[in-house]
Amino acid sequence: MPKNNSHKVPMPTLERLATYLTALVDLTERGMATISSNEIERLTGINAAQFRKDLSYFGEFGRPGIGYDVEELRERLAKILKVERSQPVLLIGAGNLGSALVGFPGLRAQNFHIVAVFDNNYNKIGRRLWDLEICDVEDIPNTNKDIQARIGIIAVPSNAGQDAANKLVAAGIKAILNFAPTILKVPDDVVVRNVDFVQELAILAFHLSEEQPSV
Amino acid sequence: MPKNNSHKVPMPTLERLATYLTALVDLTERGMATISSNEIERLTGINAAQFRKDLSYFGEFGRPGIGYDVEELRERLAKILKVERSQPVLLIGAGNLGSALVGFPGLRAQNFHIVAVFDNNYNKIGRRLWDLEICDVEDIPNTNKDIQARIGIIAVPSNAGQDAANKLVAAGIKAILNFAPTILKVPDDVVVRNVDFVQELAILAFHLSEEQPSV
DNA sequence: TTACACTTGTGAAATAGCTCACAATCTTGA
DNA sequence: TCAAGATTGTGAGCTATTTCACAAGTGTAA
Repeated sequence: MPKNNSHKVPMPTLERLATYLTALVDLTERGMATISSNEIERLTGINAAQFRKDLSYFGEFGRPGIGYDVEELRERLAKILKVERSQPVLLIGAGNLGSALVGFPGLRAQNFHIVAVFDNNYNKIGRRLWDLEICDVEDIPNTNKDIQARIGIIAVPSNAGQDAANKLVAAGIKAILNFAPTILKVPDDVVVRNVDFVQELAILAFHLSEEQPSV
Repeated sequence: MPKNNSHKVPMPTLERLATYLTALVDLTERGMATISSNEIERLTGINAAQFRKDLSYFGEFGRPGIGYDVEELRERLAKILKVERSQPVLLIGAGNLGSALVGFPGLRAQNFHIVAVFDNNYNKIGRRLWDLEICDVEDIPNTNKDIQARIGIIAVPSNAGQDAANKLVAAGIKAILNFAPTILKVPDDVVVRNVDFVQELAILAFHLSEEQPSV
């Protein structure tokens, strides 16, 4: 009975957990009270046994013959993923992408709050991005002494990515969401996830049949 | 000797291929002529044997004792991922994220060209997003008769995601990059990749130690 | 010419992840 | 109270992916 051992949970399981949570939030809004693993499969495309196995890493959640209480499962998953409480997030890069992220309604809805924005461009520092003042990247460690954020987002051009990562790490950030198309070198106790639009498109392009290009 | 069999290539291999390509573009710019699988490991964090095995799905690329010709490998990977020629891309959603995507320099650099933007908001239709005119989503099939794009990007709120997907499919799109936090139902011959910022942050949050929240 | 250091490509072994299938549990209704 | 039907949690088997380890190819320097 492996209850919580954070480090033995397979990454694919973790990624699906986030998917289940998304689905459950949706179900809550639609007022559904209970759900079976089979319905989860229909909804998410993820195999019902897989769903049950994924949950089993963290304990027992359902009742045989009945299914899962939507509200309870949502809460427990939120707790496992640590999104049940507000998480402060630091953002580096006040460009188009950074702007889109600050304005993204989904983040707030799921308890992630971008509380500070930084840039290294002196034309931007001091200006506002939505309701936040853009600060100098050099101020990151200082600012984070108060905020104590542990999550950072890098939304800068690739050549500035590593530098941004270094500054975040120096400020005590332990988890980085990286949009810069660069492989970041960080200490072992810092987790990085990369999101690369171009790579995603390339993978999609691979699946296209040969034939005509265009443009 | 499985040369090209597109359908037997494991997805993880494909994802790494895109990573290698990113690294090689970088190496080309830095003027490096050849590289060994060990150096690839140092650069990307991906195991050297893994790199060689990944390539082996597509043929032979290196020379024993020497390594790989950076320029040649880059070209061949680009060809495999079908990014060696310009790809037209349709975008649905002219919000903040859509705007960031159109303005994203990396796309153009890797031969992906957003050639048309659509929205269902009548306040936006007819306006401009960068150098593109925002069109009515209803015009997608018609517009794509000329363009013949096969890749589409969905950057709309979650409740509009499935609708956008349906329209893209109706217009002949075969590959979709989906930023809406919804599970899309599409025909078997259409490939979807989901990018969900909130899920990524949730996965990061999971890895944080317990302790204080904030905000 | 030979020995040495390096590096690829790839079967085979090891690891990781997924799915099946079923005992155990629970509800409902007669 | 009992039988039928639904559904969970999980060991066991299966499939997929990663890593190992080595024969074979290549360049360098004596």
